[in-house]
Parts: sequence; structure tokens; C-alpha cells
Amino acid sequence: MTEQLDASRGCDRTHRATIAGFIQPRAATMIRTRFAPSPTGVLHIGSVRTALFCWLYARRHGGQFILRIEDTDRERSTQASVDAILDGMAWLGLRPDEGPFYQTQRFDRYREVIEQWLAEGKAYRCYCTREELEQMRAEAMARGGKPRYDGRYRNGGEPRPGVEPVIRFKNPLDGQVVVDDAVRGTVVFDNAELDDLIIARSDGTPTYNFTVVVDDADMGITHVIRGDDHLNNTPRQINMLQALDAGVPRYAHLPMINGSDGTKLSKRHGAINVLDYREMGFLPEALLNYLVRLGWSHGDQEIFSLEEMIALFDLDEVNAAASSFNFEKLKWVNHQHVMAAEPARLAPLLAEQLRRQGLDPNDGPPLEYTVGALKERGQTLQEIAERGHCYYEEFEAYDEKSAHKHLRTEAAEALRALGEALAAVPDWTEQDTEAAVAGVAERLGLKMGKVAQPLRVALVGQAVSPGIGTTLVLVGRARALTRIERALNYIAAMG
RNA sequence: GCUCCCUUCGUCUAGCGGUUAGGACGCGGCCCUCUCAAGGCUGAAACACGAGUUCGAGUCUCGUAGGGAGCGCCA
Repeated sequence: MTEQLDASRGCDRTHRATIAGFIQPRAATMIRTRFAPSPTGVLHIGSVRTALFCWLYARRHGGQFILRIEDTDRERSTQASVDAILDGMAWLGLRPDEGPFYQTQRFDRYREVIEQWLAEGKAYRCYCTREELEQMRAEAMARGGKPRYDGRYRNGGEPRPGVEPVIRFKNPLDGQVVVDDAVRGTVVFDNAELDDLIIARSDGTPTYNFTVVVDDADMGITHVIRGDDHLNNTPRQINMLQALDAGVPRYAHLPMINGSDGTKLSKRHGAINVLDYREMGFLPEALLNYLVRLGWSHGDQEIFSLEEMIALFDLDEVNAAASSFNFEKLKWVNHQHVMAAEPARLAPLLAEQLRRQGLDPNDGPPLEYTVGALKERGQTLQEIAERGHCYYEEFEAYDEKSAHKHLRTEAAEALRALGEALAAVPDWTEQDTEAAVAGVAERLGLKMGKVAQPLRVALVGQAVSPGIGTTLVLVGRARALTRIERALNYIAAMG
């Protein structure tokens, strides 16, 4: 006798209706996804990708995205982690349509199901001690089998004094569970491989695999999109869903994201709080764009706006293989979004970075202008801010190589002429200042490079900056003239 | 150990039985040019291995190897 899934019932039916393109009342086809992090740490790249796919899938199909905080492990769950998750999601714009729901607020409901299952004989009390279980597992291993519970209390058993029992779910003993996964295809598990898992601890609190099932059923989740690491939990969950007499959602198990060296993502790789990416000057949509391409693609397209992601995303195109996080590519993607962004939007972000770097954003050119001039030249707002230092404060010393090459005695004449010409420019604009520089070059019979480069070093302390007219506007007339004087003095001193 | 999953350039990927195996990041070269970027052009760089199915396999099947996950009174 096999425990085959009844694919025509529950959520599966609504899914079929959807893919068949039937137009049904909204409520009947409403797709509901959920992101269910446990607040035992910050929101990192891997979780964000999962949240993104859930959110995208819901948005794409006009469905709802639900946030559920799985905080049943009271030892490890913290409010700080909850806040970090909420803040991270808010920054990314991944707004839930419902929630956050907290599992710790649903204990009564879990209790209710457990009592019911106990009464129906779908669950039972087990009085094994942790020591016994450990021994059981060790012995099973030694015999070459899976370390698992042998079901010794499955058919009843005497309570043991001093042992608070756990509650176990009576998993079917034989037959198979078929998971029809949107990413993996059909995956079959033998019930014989599964044991009777604990659904409530001896202190009465429910455990993960159980609460997930109750919540997914109660919340009407139609699509469970989650990390690959849960694929092995799926058959147990399906069995419990059936015990609940609930429909089975459509599953989609996403591949893992590894570090750049192919090993598990860790701090060293960027498994840091997503909010750290904001501090590093990344745009939320850029991070999302980079992440959406990890495991998903749409032909050769690399850059997606949020709207495009929503319009194009689908589970069918999700890759089954794990991928590696590549910081360089993230930066490139970010740069593409930065270049496409309106300076007005970027300006406050630049101000934030400048302040963080100890500068006064008001002591220099308008931020919109600065960001417009520098956004091609830095991949993150942080880099852009770094390149903008000399427009908001005096630079310390000349870059040695640049000064050696361009601030030589031969340049003094040009610099003096430049000082005079620039002092006389009526309108301090890119065009007019650049014309003044070109004019000096022509009068002295020098190539533009021979004039612009010394001037550039005089203005910013090094041989790299935006176009010379732009640089002059950035520096401003007063500072420009002062800095030309400074360069002249430097040349004189070097003799 | 057992079960499940995965495998195209260094990395992200396209490919859905017939391709000079395409694109992107990164790397090299050239162009543009007042420097640096941006942009354009261009080069090197991949189907893990072995059988089978087929007229034909990166694409289908099965093995092998390698990697990953699960096997908790964690989630």
C-alpha cells in the first residue's frame, strides 16, 4: 500500500488551474508565498535571495507575500535578530502583504493540533531520554543505517517517572512520498527512511517541522519557496499536512549560494547583514538584481529593474545547481544601477557616505552635481564619496608620482597663465572654464594634456579626475585659484 | 554510514537531439581621449568522466568521480 499524494486536491488544484490559464475568482487562484526566517541571526545574502524569489513570485502572479518569524527556539531567538530582519527587508523594499506573524504567538493553536493528533492516534508520547536516543542513533550508525528513532513508544508504553515525554508524529511506515518540486522535478522518498519526528519538546513547546506545517496550512500558503536544505524535510511535512487533512502546496527548493571559493557562505565571504551593503554604498535594487541572477536567468539579460524582475520572474527558469557569490560582479551590477539612477536620488546617499567618511557635504559643490560627475567613476556610493573628498576638504599632499610628472618647472608658466585666465572667466561653467584652459594651451602652443594635467594635479592632488571643466566646477573658483597658487609654490620650492 | 540533491569558461549563466557551444563579471589588447572612468571593438577561457539510446548527444538513460544537504527535545 503506498501513500501517494492526491495531486488533485488542496492547493495543487489551484496551481493547476493557474498554469492551465483558467480565469477563476481571485480568491480561488490567489497565490500566497511566505518567507519564514528564524531570528537567530541577521538577514544575510542567502536568506535575502529566498525572500526575493518568494516576493517576486507573489508579485508576478498578483498574489500575496507573507512574512513569518519562526521563533520557536526560545534559546536562540532574539529581538535584535527580529529587528535586523525587519530592517533589512524594509531597506530592500520587500514588503510583506501580511505579517510579520510570530510563531511564539501561536502556541495555543499548535497545542490544539497536538491534542487532536494525540486523541486521533496520529501522535504519541515518547519517554525516551536523550541518552537513550543518542545510543539508539549510535547503534543504528554502527549497523550501517540511518541514525533514527526506532519507534519504541509508537504503540504506547508506560510513563517513566522523572521523564517528561516529548510528542512524536506517527509517520507512515511504508509507501512513498512524491514531491513535485518546481525546481527539482519529481523527487521520491520512501517512508521507511523517515522516523517519527518530535513535534513537541518535553517542555511542551512545538518544533520546527511541525509549526511550519500548521502555519503553511492555516495561512493558506500555495507555494513554498525555500532553500535546498529543506528538501529532505519535505516528505515529513507532506505526511503531516495529510494528517492535518490540508492541501499540499507547490514546492520550489532553491539552490544554495556559496562563497566565492565554492565553500559554504560565511562572514569572510559576505554572509553579513544585508544592511552592511547599504553602508558599503550599494543600492537595494542592485543587490536584488545581482541576487535574482543567482539561480535565475532570462536569456542573456543581466540588468533588471524591479519592474522587469516582477514581470519576467518565474520558477521554471530557476536553476538547480548551487552558485557562488561574486563580489566583483555585484559591484558591476551596482555600478550599472548607479549610472542609471537620477542624481537627485543619489545625492542624499552621497551625503550619507561623505558624513560617514568625516566630511561636511555642505562644504563643497551641490551633491547632485558631484554625483553626476562621479557616478561613472565609482561602483558604489562609498567609492564615489571617496573620489569626491578633494571637493569637500583640502587634500593633504600631492600624489608623489603625479606631482613628479606634472608639477615641474616647465608647468609653472602654464599654471600662472591658467590662474589669470580662470580668474577672468565670467561664467564658472564646465564649458567656459574648459574653453579658458584650451585657450591657454593654444596661446602657449602646448597640447591640451600639457596644460590640463598640471592643472588637474594642482586642483585635486593627483592625475585622475573628471574632465577638466567639470573638475574646475567641482572645485569651485575660489578653491581652484588657491590651489593653483599652492601648486606654484610647490614647484618653486622644489626648484 | 544511510537517504536526497547538484555538475557548461575562474565566477554568474544561455542552451531545452543537429550551434564555429552564446552572453555577462573578471583578465589581456585596441579604439575614443586633457587624466581616470564610461562606451565601442577584440583576445584567451567551459560541456567532470565512462558506458548506453540515437543517423546524430552539452542536451535523454545508467553508472563512476567530485561537491552539497538532511539524518537534533536547531530552524
